[in-house]
Amino acid sequence: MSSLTAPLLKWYDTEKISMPWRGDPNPYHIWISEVMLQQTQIETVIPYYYRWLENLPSIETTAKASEDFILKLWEGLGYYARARNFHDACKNLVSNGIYQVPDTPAEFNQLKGVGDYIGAAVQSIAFNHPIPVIDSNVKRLLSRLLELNGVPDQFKGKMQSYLLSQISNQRPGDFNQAMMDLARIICKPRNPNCPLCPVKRYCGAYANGTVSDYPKKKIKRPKPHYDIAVGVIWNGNNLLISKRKSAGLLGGLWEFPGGKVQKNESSEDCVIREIKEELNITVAVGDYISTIQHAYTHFSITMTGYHCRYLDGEPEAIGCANWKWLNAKDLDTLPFPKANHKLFDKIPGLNPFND
DNA sequence: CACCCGTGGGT
DNA sequence: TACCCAAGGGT
Repeated sequence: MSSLTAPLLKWYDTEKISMPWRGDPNPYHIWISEVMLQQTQIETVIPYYYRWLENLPSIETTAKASEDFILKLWEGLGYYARARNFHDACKNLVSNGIYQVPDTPAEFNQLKGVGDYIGAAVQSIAFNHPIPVIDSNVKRLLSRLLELNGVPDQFKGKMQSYLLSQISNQRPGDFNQAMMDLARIICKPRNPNCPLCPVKRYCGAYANGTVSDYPKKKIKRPKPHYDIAVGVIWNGNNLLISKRKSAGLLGGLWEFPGGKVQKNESSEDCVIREIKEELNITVAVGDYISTIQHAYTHFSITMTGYHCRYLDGEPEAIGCANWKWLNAKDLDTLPFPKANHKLFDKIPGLNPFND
């Protein structure tokens, strides 16, 4: 059986895209780049990648950093469990006296946040182990090449055995990156550029003129919408913010307290109720600030913010992991969700109640 | 194993 | 506009 490996690598050698982590032999650099690149476009990652390495250049520095510092560097990238898991993995290594990225899949793959993809990517690119990656790019390319008549996830074994038969033992990291580059640049989701494809003579869908039929798509459920109300709680020039529990949505980030508006409830009443439930304090609702729209992966929200005056009670972390009084001019020192950032420029640095 | 988990860019 | 998609992993 003829192999696509040689034409693929030849194409890669002339057409590959420059990236900050490409050609960098430091396994830690490869690792953090792959974590950031999960479900995230290359151009988005690049500034985060540079800033991360300036602040946390090693496993040891990451292990010693605070969660707030880790999440502040990640703020805006999304999928924050990636950062918490990477932090956990580095702490795990250092606690065992390990200061280098493990160079065997058996050791590396058991770390938090290291799944099939990152395991294969880091071990092949950084340590030359011939382990094929299967990411969404490769799934799309192989769906077309092998004419996989079903959602790609049900053909994991078939894709794996095909890639094992093709992967270069001399250049496994380049092979993996070439597959991903080719899929991203030529074998695109829409309007694939088949005439320029170096492996089109191996492609079943190209031969049959059915490239646009692949990959087969999953049925997606509609996203619900929620109304949210939050309070910007003033006490002098300090604001009361709460830290979200580490499990679940936006885990570990700070936010303005609030929650879902219930049926037949006003936004103002919602703010008072939610703040009482979450922190066991009493506030008075003042001026309306702004209303913003935001879309998450599985739902969307309309969020309305109100200035609130702190009235009574010592805050307790009931519905949150922590709370803090923070000077209003220091909001940019802690990690907040994007939806909160959309309110930031509407919030004055000084108490609007003139207290 | 289906579902959860962010955000920005493209069409 | 309202989708789709992006170097996935945990549960």
